[in-house]
Amino acid sequence: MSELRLEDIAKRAGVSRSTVSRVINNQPNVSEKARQRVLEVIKLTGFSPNAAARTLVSQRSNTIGLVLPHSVSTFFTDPYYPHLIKGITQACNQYDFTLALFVAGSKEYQEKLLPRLSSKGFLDGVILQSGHQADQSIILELSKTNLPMLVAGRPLYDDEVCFIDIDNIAASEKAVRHLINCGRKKIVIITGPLTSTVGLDRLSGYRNAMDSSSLKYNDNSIIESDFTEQGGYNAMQKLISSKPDAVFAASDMMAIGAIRFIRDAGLNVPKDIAVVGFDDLPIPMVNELQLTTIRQPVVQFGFKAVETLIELIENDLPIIKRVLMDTELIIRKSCGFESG
Amino acid sequence: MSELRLEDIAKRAGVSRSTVSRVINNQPNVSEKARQRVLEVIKLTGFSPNAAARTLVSQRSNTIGLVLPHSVSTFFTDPYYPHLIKGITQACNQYDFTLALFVAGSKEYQEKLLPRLSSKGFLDGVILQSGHQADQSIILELSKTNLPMLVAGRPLYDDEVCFIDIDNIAASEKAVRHLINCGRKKIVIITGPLTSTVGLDRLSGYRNAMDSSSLKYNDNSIIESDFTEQGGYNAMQKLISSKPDAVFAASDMMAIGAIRFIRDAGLNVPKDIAVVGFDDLPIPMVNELQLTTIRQPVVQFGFKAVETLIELIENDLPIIKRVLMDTELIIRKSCGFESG
DNA sequence: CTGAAAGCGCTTACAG
DNA sequence: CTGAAAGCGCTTACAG
Repeated sequence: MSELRLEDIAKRAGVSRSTVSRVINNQPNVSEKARQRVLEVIKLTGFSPNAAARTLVSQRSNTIGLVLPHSVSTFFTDPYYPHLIKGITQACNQYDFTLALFVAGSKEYQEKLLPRLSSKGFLDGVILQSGHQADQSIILELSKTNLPMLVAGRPLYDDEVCFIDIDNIAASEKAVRHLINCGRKKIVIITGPLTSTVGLDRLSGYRNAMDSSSLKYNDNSIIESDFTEQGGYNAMQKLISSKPDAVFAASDMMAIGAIRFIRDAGLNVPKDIAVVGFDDLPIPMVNELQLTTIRQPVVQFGFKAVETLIELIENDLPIIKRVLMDTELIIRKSCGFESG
Repeated sequence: MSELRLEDIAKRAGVSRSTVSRVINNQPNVSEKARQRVLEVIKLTGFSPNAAARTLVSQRSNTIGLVLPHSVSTFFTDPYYPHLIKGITQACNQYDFTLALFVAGSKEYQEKLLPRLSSKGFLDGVILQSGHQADQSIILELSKTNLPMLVAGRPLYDDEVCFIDIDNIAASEKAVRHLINCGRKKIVIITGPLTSTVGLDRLSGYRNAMDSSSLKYNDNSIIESDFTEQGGYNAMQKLISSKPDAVFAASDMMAIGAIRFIRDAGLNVPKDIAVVGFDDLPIPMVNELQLTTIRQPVVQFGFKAVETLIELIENDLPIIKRVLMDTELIIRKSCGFESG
């Protein structure tokens, strides 16, 4: 049934292979009569052209890869990734691309992936989720293959690579400024891992906001953690001795943990300590706690990533693209300040 | 750099294209000397063969598709899917396949997907996540293309299709039997949507267990819900009037909701009402609540799905495959009965 | 507007 | 064990 080739369609429509090909590819220079006849036969037979043959001759597969390197250990628990994939697949649908997904569960698997990723005639380009220093080597290896590549999440060394990220620095500044506007003075921060740019950039934003308001902070105001709830709890435990009146947690999960500790310590949010988180993914607890937070446009981020990658693919000469996306401060009640 | 072809390698190694091809494909009938020379040149040049050309001639792409039809609306919130994907990608890595992911966010997108899915020379086979009656049409359409297809989740009409599922009936029986063994007599159930086989099969298991112990139940013992926390809460509210001493919720999220209502009603779990859930995915609340539940082997399920699909692909004549996987009862404290 | 022919980069009988 | 040649199913100059 589907073992038809272009040639068979041509015969049945009484035209040449070339004409059928032109019709399929929506090219001009086909008479309306011929076009109709071909279209009819195609509908009748359910013909669809062989993808491999098209790829071979056109040098385009219309397939892009999403690579989650082994540094992404939270793929299975973090709702971030499904939302990212949602945006990516939406864009793929819209632009008629297919998504190939590569999840490197371990360093060994990651090694095995490389040849597949870089073999010609398979992917038109690749989105590499990154931001962690451990990804430096795979970024380098992929760069060498000349495969168009967009890194999602600013890489640690971003000299020659194209990347897309949210503006983490501006976002964190916004979060901390909000605490300052609420009248808080002793503001501390729970950061993500400082081996990643997400961790580093959100800390930079905190510093910027504090500095520009001439507020004091020191080493005891900054605790590095790991984006988990328990990590937030533990970090808050360390921070409490400096008697803060506000805490900025670089993720909602850590904010939730921090709040849990604050309550365990017999203190009140927001009265004693105001809290701002980061992410605003649909974690049930976030809503319950009425957490003020920074909303990441995750779905739009995925969508934009695909659009940017397509630009890279369609530009013949390599170009350097950097995209930073804006975030939004979502004011709830954890700073004692409701949205008006 | 990577614009090399087989022919270039052949020239540099002083052999023919055929020999290089044999070396790359690990075929016999190559002298050790020739093999070494070719391998050396390949390593030196970083050559990797063009995937499209290989696919065209071998009629195998080593790519499989995972299709999440639009009936899967919980992709972005349910941790089930990342775990499923974990298992699938692990198997893909092991068997040297690539995963193409198709998420049909809407019915319209799903329509657009079909030609891509069924176009020759692209996918060797497809795993279709299903179990919902709305998927009947896409199952049918894909069946017609002769593309090897495995449905993950028993489809409503399973006559001619290959599928893999967990043994939902046996699992639910096991869950309800446990409640019976704990001495409970008035056992009620919160089911999933009865438009899906997951919903139906887990209800069947409940009935089997109740019947074989000659326990009574009626229409008021069975409330259909939607797998969400709030749905579980609402369902429990309706069930409470029949004064149950135990409830089997067909998902952990619903069990969590049910427990919330039970507590709001001033009752105690497990003293007044014992609770068993279903899934045992790493939802933080499950642990906190010490919920007794059925553990689905989600990762292994994904892995096995790929292995089964590969069998289908490699069998020349179509075969009907049905795989049912076992589950495990995880005894915690929500039935007042700790594991020994 | 149309078709014959070359070619994309491989694999695989086939003959030696 | 080895290589020349055909062919996988398309697209795309090219000539008309």
